[in-house]
Amino acid sequence: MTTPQLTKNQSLVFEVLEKAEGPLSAYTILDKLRDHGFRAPLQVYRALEKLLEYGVVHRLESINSFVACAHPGDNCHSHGIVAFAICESCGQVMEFHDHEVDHRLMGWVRGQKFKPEKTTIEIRGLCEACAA
Amino acid sequence: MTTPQLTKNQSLVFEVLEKAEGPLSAYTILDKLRDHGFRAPLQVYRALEKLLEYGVVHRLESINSFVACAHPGDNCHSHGIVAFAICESCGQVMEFHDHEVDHRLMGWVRGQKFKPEKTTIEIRGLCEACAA
DNA sequence: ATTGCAAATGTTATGTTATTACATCAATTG
DNA sequence: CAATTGATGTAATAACATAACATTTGCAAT
Ligand SMILES: [Zn+2]
Ligand SMILES: [Zn+2]
Ligand SMILES: [Zn+2]
Ligand SMILES: [Zn+2]
Repeated sequence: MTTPQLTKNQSLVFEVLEKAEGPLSAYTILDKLRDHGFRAPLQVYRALEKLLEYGVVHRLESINSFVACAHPGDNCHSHGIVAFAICESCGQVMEFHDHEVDHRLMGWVRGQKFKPEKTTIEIRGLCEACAA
Repeated sequence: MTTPQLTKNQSLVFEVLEKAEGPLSAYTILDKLRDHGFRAPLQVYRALEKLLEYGVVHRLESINSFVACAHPGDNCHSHGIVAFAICESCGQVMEFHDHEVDHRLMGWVRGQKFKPEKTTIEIRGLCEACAA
């Protein structure tokens, strides 16, 4: 998917996520944008909806948070499942993908005649710095 | 982990999940147990916490719901990461394991010196019946 | 049996995440 | 201009989860 020009609200939300060191909840984003006129959750959720659609932001289901894509410019997401390693101590997120994992998972579901739409892989744990 | 004797509330919550055809939210469980004296969300969440710990129930992060383990008697924790295929139409859940997927994911995070604690793999889509 | 403790439970309130409903505004187009 | 479409603003509410505190229950040590 090619990313169209972002609207004002979309740009504001995206910039907050880009500058952040880790994933943010929608309400945290809202708080950071109050100075820019944001008043209600929906302003954030609507922007996020589009940013997710464009593939420039990911939602981390296991922690109800959002993060800017770590591979800007790539369109690798259209070819495979994205996986995340999330540090539960410092919040750092590593994003990666593995075609063999994709292949195994998609092979299994195809064998069940299941039609996959969206796959979540999230590994919570401790990053190198925090585990030390 | 060996499952100890369930308490009254734990048994009630587990029975509701076992009888259900698909995953249930905590509040749906609460509603189903009002006749048995349940009055507050915490009664459900506390029971779920233990059932998750014992491995007899799984939490589906992407849909904020809970489901009884599909492999009773097995110890899900001993055979690696559990993956789920969740039908977004009828709610049916298929639970499976794939050692190759485990191996690839754990190999990757080990290479990053990341210490994994809990991994979520959830594939949303349409089951065979609903895709037809 | 009584005391003391840990686990489970009950209850109220609150915190957090996400959506519905409806109004308004701005850009495009025929 | 009128109609359409997409974006935005605002208020209210729904859905999910936990905090804080009191009480009860089961059980072991004395
Ligand atoms: Zn990405
Ligand atoms: Zn860390
Ligand atoms: Zn299981
Ligand atoms: Zn189905």
